Amino acid sequence: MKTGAKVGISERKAREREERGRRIVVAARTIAERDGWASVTIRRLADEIEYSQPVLYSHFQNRDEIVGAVALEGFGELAGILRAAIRPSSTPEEAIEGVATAYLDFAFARPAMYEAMFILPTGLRFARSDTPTQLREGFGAMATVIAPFAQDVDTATETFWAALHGLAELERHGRIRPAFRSHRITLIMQMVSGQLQR
Amino acid sequence: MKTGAKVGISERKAREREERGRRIVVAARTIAERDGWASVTIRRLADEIEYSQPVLYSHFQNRDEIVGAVALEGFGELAGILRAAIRPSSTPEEAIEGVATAYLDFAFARPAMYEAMFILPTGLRFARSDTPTQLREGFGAMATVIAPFAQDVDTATETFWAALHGLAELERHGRIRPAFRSHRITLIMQMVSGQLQR
DNA sequence: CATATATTCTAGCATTGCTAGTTTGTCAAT
DNA sequence: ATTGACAAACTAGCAATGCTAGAATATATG
Repeated sequence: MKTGAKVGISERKAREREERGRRIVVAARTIAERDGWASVTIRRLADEIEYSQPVLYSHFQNRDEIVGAVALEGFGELAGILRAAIRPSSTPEEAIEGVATAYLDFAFARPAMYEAMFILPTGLRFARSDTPTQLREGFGAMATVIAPFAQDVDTATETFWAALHGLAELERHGRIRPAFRSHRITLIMQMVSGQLQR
Repeated sequence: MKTGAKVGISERKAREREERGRRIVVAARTIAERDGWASVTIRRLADEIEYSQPVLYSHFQNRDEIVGAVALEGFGELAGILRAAIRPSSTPEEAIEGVATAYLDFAFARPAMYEAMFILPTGLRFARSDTPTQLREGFGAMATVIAPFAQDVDTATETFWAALHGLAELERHGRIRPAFRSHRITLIMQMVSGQLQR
């Protein structure tokens, strides 16, 4: 019978299948970070995992879902980085600056990953009941450092996040001067903390 | 000879050619705003202007340049909208809020245009000697309302712009709550003007 | 009229995401 | 061992894309 004495076999198969899915995501990420997302084609991924193309579609509905899987990893890593940037010894102002700097460092150190997370179509669903925790944790880290300065923490965090995202995107596209990045961070920190000098 | 008595002919031809180029850009914009940029294909544009596909490549090097031409129009329009948002009777604080609101209204009313201006590859060159004026004027309008509150106007304007761009993008991607848009604008206005209540 | 020069078109290449339909492998029941 | 049913994977191909070489056509020049 199908689920008979040798249950271990189907479990092993499930593991191997899971492992193959992982290899697809790893390959997608690797290629994207080295050659850009345009080079992440189904054919190239199929070559990489040494299976034919249709196999990929038994793991993901379409290419966008593969990008989404990489993006999800990214959100998890970003959350960790932002949390780590909050030193217990730092003042509230320093905490803001630290998180802002860490956020932008992430964006510029991993442009392909950032692109998957915020630019490319991924099919990821935000602000839903089934939203993965990775998508919430980064927001939580930012909220932590914003809270001391805000009445409406959620709205203030959204605004802080938007400012960081805008800085990342405009600089990535060469619209603002890279040399003044730290000045802009300082400005945001002063504005949020209400210590703006003029 | 080539430039003989009938100079008018070649001038008429140049005009017609110019006109044909315009029609390409208009068609691209129209299709993009109705069906999205993915529907703006060379074949569809060729159909629209009733010429064969290779003709497009005598006007633009590639598809990206067509997107760029549309984006350039968009920068001109955005600049006008931002300037118009600065009412002479308004206080400096109101001016900031007005420009911010106008910016986001533009982004949400013309998503395809905004995408061409800020997301898609266009080949447009910023911060160069040959940078078209359209690309500078929008920045200028923002700088006008930021100047009363800033020491380093350029850096402060870059930061303000980044905040607006981030708000537009995160909301467009469903990452932040649309219902709180005006709250976030108020927050930015208060932060920039140093009137943050906490 | 003949010839050179632009202009425009036809036809096609290479690449993409995706899928239908077939082949191959697996495993329980005979 | 053989068979038959089911699952897994592959081959082959479709339709669409950006772009281009080379042929055909129109236009201007001698």
